[in-house]
Amino acid sequence: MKFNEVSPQVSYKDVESTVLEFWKARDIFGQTTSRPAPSGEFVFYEGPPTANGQPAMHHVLARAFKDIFPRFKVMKGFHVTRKGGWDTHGLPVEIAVEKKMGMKGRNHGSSRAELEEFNRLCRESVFSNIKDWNYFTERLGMWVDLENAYVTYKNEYIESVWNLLKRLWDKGLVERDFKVVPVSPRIGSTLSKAELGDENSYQMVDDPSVYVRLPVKLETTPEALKTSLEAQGVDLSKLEQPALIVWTTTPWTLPSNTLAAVNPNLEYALCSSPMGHIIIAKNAVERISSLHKDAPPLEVLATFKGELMHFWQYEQPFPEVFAELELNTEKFAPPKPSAVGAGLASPHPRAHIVVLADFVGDEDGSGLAHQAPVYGAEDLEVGKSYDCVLCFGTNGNGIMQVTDERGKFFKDADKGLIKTMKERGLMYHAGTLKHRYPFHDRTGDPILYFARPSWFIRTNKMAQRMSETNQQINWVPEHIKDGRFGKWLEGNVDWGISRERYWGSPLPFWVSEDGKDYVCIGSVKELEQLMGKQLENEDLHRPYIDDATFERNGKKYTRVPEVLDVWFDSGAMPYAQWHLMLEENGAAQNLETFEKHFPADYICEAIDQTRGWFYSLHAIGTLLYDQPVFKNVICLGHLVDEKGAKMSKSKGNVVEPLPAFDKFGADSVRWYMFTGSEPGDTKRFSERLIAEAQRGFINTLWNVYSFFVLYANLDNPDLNAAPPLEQRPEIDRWLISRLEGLTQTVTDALNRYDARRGGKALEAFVDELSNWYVRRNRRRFWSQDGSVDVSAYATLYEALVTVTKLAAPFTPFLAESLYQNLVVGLDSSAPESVHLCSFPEFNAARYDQKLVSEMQVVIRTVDLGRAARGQANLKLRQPLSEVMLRAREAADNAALERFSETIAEELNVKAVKLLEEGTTLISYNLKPNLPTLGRKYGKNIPAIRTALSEGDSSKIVAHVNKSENFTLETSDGAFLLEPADVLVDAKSPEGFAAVEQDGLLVAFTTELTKDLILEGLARDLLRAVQQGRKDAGLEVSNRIALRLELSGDWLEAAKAWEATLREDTLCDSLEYASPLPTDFIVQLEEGQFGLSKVSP
RNA sequence: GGGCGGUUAGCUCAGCUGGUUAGAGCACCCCGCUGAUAACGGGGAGGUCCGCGGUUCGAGUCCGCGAUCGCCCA
Repeated sequence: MKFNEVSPQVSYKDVESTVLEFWKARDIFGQTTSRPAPSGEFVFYEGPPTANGQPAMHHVLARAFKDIFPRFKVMKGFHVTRKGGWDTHGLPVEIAVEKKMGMKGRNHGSSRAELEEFNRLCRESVFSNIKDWNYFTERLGMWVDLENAYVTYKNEYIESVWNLLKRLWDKGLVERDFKVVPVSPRIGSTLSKAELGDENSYQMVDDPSVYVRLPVKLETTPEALKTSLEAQGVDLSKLEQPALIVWTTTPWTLPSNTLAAVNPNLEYALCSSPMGHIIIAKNAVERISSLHKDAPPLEVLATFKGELMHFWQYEQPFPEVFAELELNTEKFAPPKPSAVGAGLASPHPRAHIVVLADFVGDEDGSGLAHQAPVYGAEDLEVGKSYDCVLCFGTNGNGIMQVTDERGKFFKDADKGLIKTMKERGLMYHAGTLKHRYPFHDRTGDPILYFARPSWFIRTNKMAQRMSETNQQINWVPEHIKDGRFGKWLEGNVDWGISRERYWGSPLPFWVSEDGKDYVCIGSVKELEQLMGKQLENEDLHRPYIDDATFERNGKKYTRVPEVLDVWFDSGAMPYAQWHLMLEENGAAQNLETFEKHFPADYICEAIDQTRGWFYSLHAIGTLLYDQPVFKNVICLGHLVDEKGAKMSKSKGNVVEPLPAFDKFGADSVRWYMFTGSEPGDTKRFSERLIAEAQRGFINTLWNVYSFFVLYANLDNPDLNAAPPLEQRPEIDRWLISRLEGLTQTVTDALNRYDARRGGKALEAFVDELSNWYVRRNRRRFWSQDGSVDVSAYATLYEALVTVTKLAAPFTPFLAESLYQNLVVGLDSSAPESVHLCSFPEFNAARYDQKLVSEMQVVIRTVDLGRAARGQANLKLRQPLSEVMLRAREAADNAALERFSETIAEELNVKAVKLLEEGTTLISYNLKPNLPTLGRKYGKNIPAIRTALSEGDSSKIVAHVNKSENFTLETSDGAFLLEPADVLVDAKSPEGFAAVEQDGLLVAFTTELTKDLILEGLARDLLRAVQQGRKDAGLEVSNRIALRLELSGDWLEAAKAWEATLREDTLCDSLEYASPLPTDFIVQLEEGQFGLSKVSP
């Protein structure tokens, strides 16, 4: 049986395309899912990418990691459903369409026809690059079922999403509430972050900077504050009515003022000022004093913590507003359970009180923050937590609805309002301030932050539980669990799920015509029952779904206009990918399939998904199922360029995936992704690094493989006839032991989702396989006179096949290619693909750990020996008479003794001698063993160190060798030491070429005899002839004729070593003559030779 | 402004619970080895382990402050 020939020069691109064809032709992927799976189901979820962009290098990273663990699990006997998925809704799609069609800035909802057209374009554009994605995914070697991928815009998917929302609704977790969003006032529409995000939208402007007096109601002064003031000698009742000073740059929001916020932990001060008694932050006293330059500085009467002012009431600056808007502050309401104020004082007025907020600072302004909850996100949070009255001083287009400024644009109202306040004596100081403010680039209008009705999922109710279920998740890297993700959960706010957009899952909420009643629809069937007829259009998207109306209790219901946050779409995939439908009456669709695939064992995305997909999965799962949705998650770092800058097309620093696959092979790119750095780290990436990754593992493995095939085809060994392992040479048993250790390491690493450790172990093994085992045993693969060393072939064969299987999840193409040639070609009953094989199992009976560690010492000794020769300029081809060795540990010395023959060959010496104690050559360096000694004698380490290095070493060594405790005299006194407290290292003897490292000493005798010199020359000659063969382009099996024209020592050396020369160079005839006429002539330092081919 | 992570040789990265002289690969120079190798081995040069302070007999490692880069949130 011969193997297919393997060239050491290989095109990985060709190898991979052959493998791809094979996989396709034999449906190997399909076979991995259709065959029995004794280990059960391993659940993987595909986090859906959007297919409207081009696949890029960071997708390679994610997809490589998504692929490796399912492949591993399949080989471990699991069944893995790898359902693909596509994220198809949302703003990125809308923006891409706007850009492409030149529709930027149009109101796509202005008419039914316009919306219909826009959403049609969105739907079309979603898969504009699907072919590129499919091709890219295939080339990368990621196995995923794209034909049956879930698609978030499909009706079944949307229906499942409705069903989930209904279940949340039924649990009372869906509510309509206000949310502050940026609005472009003239067109009155919400702006997305993307529309607001760029720096150009901010401009430097002069805005008012006003300090407003809010006189407090003395009769409502909190008791604790009173007490504190009295202790400082201040009787409030005898003072003129003091005022809180609040600062704002938006006077137009003052009519909507409902609260004044202070920081509970900051110090505040009661001061006398030119405008009566005022309360400001203590740290603001100087700043506020300087506002009135001519007046005397403020005088501090008393100071107190902000928290003492909690619930203090003050007078509304524009009392007429509440009347105009028919708002009532006299109604008292108990704070919500979640409110900051809960438990402190209840009930409390719903407006015009002092509230506590940690975000209030004293670095600028007065240290008290004016709160107009409908005009600021933070203000609204505070307002909500105190169940504060909402006061809309403007409408959604920024037109004032109250005060004398009624009808004015909000920014134009400032002046009049300031004037009014001055007249009312409420203006402490009015100035201006230069600062940045965002403007809408299309209309040029200032942005209005405005509270609009929105839909929320009350995740905050379940925040504690989400943190608990998070503890059950294995995060890679670990710090995400309690770091980025854990902190995010701690700061959880309710999830706003509605978007005033067009292309998205429509919210399944219908509102009655009087606006008082809302209905959540959980399925199409339910909707149709309410309508009493079928939906006219199959498409559940806008605008068609907006046609669906029904009557109930005499009222007409229409759908709310908003669409759903796309993160809910993606977080719904565990359920919606199977079109899971649960109904109140217990009816269910696709429940079994869902349950088989819930929760996920493994998911993987980049770190930006902590707030995205990871969160949406986790939130929905915890709310509905009270458990984590994924058990293991790899959170990948981002790819940046070599300088650490983001990759972007405009910078031209993008490395495209497909050209890289062509140049290096997808396996090389994968290998880099797995082993180049920790998965969670940011990766500085370049083509150069792929090349490096390729050289380190893939090329080396390929070369060993091609070496094996080359000689196996020449020798045709019968691998089945190999002697049992225990009868093979020690080095073979070493390699197999090493292989067992590798199997254990790789398996363990992959079980822990640590691709890098597994890959590095493979890399180290292949390096030793090539540069130790094969190099040491090369001669065993050159059959001499028909005898074939089957042990060597069988051992190397097993190593290659096992490595192939271990590497299969990492480099699926390379592994398949080797497997087909090495295994399937030999054994037709073998599984037809490496990916259908079982992952190698660790076999303890074949693992000789002692042998492995002994060989490690030998390899280290050889490395050190070469270093010693290098330093002494003694080239390796020159034989030396003797090397002397000495290790720190007895076991190591035994290993050196046992493998002395190997060491002699490697270091080209005639003899290896272990330095025994008592020889004149040996003396010692003594060092403290810090890990043991430091714990015992900490402070005295320096004295002990000195005593050891300066004392009588032979005495101490004698104690150590006898394993007895002894007393060491030092300048700090005497200490009792144990043998393990001292490190005994041999010193390099004088006059030898020696190197010592970590207690291992290697020393060469450097004297040369005539015989040694001749042997060195003979090896030079031999080497020159071999190089000549290669340069002449001969095959390794070609036989040659040699003509040597030499003199002096060279001639003598050639004659002395003629037999070896003939044998090793496959030389049939050797003459001492002038080289011509021969095929190929080589010049030496002294003399020359010629060689010619005599047989094929 | 807040949170999380990073910063170690020219480049990409290791350095476990503090411990002996801080490592690897690539790149450069020199030398060596080679019947598979696009390889391989050794040496040289290259390090204020981001900075400052602290804890300790001892800090790349632990603590504090700061710088800087990335990501996320506001």
